[in-house]
Amino acid sequence: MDHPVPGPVGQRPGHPLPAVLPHRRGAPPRPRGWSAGADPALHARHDADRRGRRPAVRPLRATQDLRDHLRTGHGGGGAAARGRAGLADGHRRRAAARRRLRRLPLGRRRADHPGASPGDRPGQGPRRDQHRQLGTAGARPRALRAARRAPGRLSDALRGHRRDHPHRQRPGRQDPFGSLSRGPWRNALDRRRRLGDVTVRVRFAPSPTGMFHVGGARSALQNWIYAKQQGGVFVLRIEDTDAARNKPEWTEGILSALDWIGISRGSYEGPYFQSENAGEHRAAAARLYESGRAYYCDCTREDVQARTGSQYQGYDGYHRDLGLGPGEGRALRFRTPDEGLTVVVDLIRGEPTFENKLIEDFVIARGDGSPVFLLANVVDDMTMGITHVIRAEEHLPNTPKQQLLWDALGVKPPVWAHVPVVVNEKRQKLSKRRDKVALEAYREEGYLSGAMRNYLMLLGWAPSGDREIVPWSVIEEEFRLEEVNPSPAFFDEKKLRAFNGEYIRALPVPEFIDACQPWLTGTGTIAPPPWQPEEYDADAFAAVAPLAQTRIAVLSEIVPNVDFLFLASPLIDEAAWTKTMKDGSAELLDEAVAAFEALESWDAESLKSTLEAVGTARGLKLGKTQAPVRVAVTGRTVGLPLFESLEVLGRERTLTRMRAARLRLV
RNA sequence: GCCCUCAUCGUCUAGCGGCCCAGGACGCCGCCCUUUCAAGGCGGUAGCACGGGUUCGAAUCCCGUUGGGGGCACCA
Repeated sequence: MDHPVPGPVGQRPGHPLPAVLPHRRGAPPRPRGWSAGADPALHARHDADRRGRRPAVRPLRATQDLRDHLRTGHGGGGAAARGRAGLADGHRRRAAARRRLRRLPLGRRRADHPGASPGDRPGQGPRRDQHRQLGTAGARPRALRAARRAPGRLSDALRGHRRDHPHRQRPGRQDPFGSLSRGPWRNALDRRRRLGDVTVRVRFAPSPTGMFHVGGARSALQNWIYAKQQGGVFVLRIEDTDAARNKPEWTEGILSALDWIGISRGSYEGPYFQSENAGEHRAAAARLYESGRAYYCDCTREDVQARTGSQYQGYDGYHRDLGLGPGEGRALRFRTPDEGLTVVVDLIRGEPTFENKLIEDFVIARGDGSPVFLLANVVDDMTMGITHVIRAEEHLPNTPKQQLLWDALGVKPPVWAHVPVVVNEKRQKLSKRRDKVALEAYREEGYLSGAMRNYLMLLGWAPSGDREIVPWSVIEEEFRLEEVNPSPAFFDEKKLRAFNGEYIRALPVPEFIDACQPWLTGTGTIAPPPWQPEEYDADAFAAVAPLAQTRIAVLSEIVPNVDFLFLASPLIDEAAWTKTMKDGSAELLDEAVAAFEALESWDAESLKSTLEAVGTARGLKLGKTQAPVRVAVTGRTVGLPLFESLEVLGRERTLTRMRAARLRLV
């Protein structure tokens, strides 16, 4: 039977991909649990569904549905609906993959697109016969564009491309991990290799900056799922080489943030620390120098700018052949190729291509000998046997440089996947200076981790069927890295809130009560509530919890909903007071107090009918009648259902508050 | 300025070249339910950036334009 997971995954790291991406050509890996084409009846039903434009899975509405859904992975539609959804999904996804494949350059697109027809104005793409004349049939458009910019260099560029294509080069050494694997991780890797257990290895490599970015959480989740799907390993590496950003508690913050979103300690390899591998970084730099791939340069930034005349012009290679030796204040620069193209094989973006001659001779070690990020990052990935680098798009421009380093160090580069950045409402990359990006901030506000991770994964991707709120197991099963939308996604807190509300409502009441505890008791880093700890009454809260559950979207909102129960006297909202306490309110309160005093049974139903009668006598509907009572007792115009609240509050406290309000109205 | 990259409702997305005068979700608006507010139910608003080309047929394929994003350190 043909295995549904084709392509490079599961192959030797270091040789993760042939020159093309076969896994893009065929069907993407299918979710477990069903096989395509197994049941013709399903196909037929599926087709009928599509014609009828009925959603394969009906949208979730009722909370019970959602509960079922979160628990079992499918809503009220039942197993058949799920089967259909899965199948429809398979069709769509394969189609999407095919289309994306067609979008890919390098002669793997449809061979017959003419691109232009006779009589078109100049400047349009060459036709096939023109391609032939140029000797570039099937050539990559990027190369063509480059050729247009530099006429006469097209064939050179293409030759260079072939020769320099990273996946055409033979590895310099047998050891797929390179000779640099001597760090603290050597033994584990050795064992893996001996056992033939060489799997996908991904890594998440945050630098400890004091707060954990929601975009980072997304990348971590994507890495994590990818590793899990491929039977691979997720490695955590703390990039702590910048002394200014290095405090032990910040590392702890990363670990607990990961834990919170479901990447629990012990379920991954690490954490490793970049600083532990400093020796390897230096060794790699030395090797690069000794092999002639890098050279020393003693010019300052000012020197570079003075020579090129622009802050954006890269270093011009002035010291390339000056033969400077190592020395204090001399930076080590990598000698980049003068010609050819560097092609980055990227699971999400195809094959971004860079002209080598435009890549400056970048610094790989500082004047004091310490290696810079570009090198350290590459050496760490090499040492740790990373096969797939899944990271944010902002690193894409670094990638050709890093790939050149992999090549120069004699190791096959990993497969890359550059996930789009997360942006704010102005479509700028989320920044900790102007945007709310700390995962911890959301956690403290009362976002549930389930809602957060569900939402995060929906940025740039969607599960099958017309549904968005799905159990994590469905995301783990259906998520496909290759399907992530390559354009930036807006982090919409409103939508996150809506998700969170759904998750809160789906909680069984006891769990909801538990989840609220930090805000009710002020534990941990959560701000303490306005009442004293001894004033809190767990039974009273439990009685109103179900009523509060449908009224809050984030857990911190529980506090203003129930504070009247625990405070000695309610916090009166003055705007609410003036709006509600109009003519007649005093009399109404008098009558209500009298009626409540006479009540035999202090329960919601009696309270309601009693007050209703008071209002009716004055020609008022219940909505109007209850308002002054509500403000008197809770201090607000809106809140939990009144009579249930009064029942839980108790006769004494209710009447005291009503009398106090009455006095104020005199 | 240079390099790379992206493009379906305001937002996140669905989308086999014909099932699409484009589906879902969030938001917004209206109605119903209702002791306030929610929740829930029903309905509505709103989009294929533009120009060419290929095709009997284009949201979908090709080229271009425009617009957006990212990056251009002896930071990570």
